[in-house]
Amino acid sequence: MLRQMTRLSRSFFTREDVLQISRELLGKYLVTDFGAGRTAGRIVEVEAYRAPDDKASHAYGNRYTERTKAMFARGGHAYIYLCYGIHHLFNVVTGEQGMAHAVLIRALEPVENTALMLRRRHMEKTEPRLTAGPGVLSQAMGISRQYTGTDMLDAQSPIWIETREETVAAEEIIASPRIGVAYAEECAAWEWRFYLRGNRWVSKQRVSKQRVS
DNA sequence: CGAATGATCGGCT
DNA sequence: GCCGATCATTCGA
Repeated sequence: MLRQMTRLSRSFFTREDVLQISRELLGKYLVTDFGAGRTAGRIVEVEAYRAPDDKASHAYGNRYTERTKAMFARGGHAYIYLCYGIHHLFNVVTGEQGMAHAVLIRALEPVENTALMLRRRHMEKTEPRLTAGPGVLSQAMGISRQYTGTDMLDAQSPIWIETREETVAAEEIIASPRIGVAYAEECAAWEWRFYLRGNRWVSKQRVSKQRVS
């Protein structure tokens, strides 16, 4: 059966509740087309970042810099930044203009043109490390920092998000603390990471970097 | 398997 | 100068 593919509307992204939007992004499709072919993946893991109160957010306290300014745009823009000098991390900006909420996309299930994704990752075989993790999924999708600030509701945008009429039941969604934010004091415990129960494309927890106290 | 490390750049939270 | 919303690789058990 053919499913309808529709870009999510502006009003999906400009809503106030970034936690609700984060949950609803599970089961939606991230799509890119830079002219050399479409690639698409089903979103299976996300994290919410809610400035100004969230100490784990780059825009904590409404910190406004060249890097973070994309987060202050209207919902539906992309915030992409360089992490550890190597990885490009992709976020969906949410809320009205001036509200620096964002959703980090942490893992995808590859669904369209895995051949091109494999080439971008210099891999041969389709396995979770192709797209399970925020850095690797950007590489697989061809997303880099140069596209930060892109309006994904613009018809010309090479990056956008689609719905394919899929419904994800609430019981299929697991909430847990976010990854790699131990420095964020009380915010580190907030269960703002959401992922699909039992999905093999969810990123693996890394142990070595965990801080104890 | 787990733990340790290097890569490499922007922001100073 | 230090550290981070990460990941691939290496080393040891």
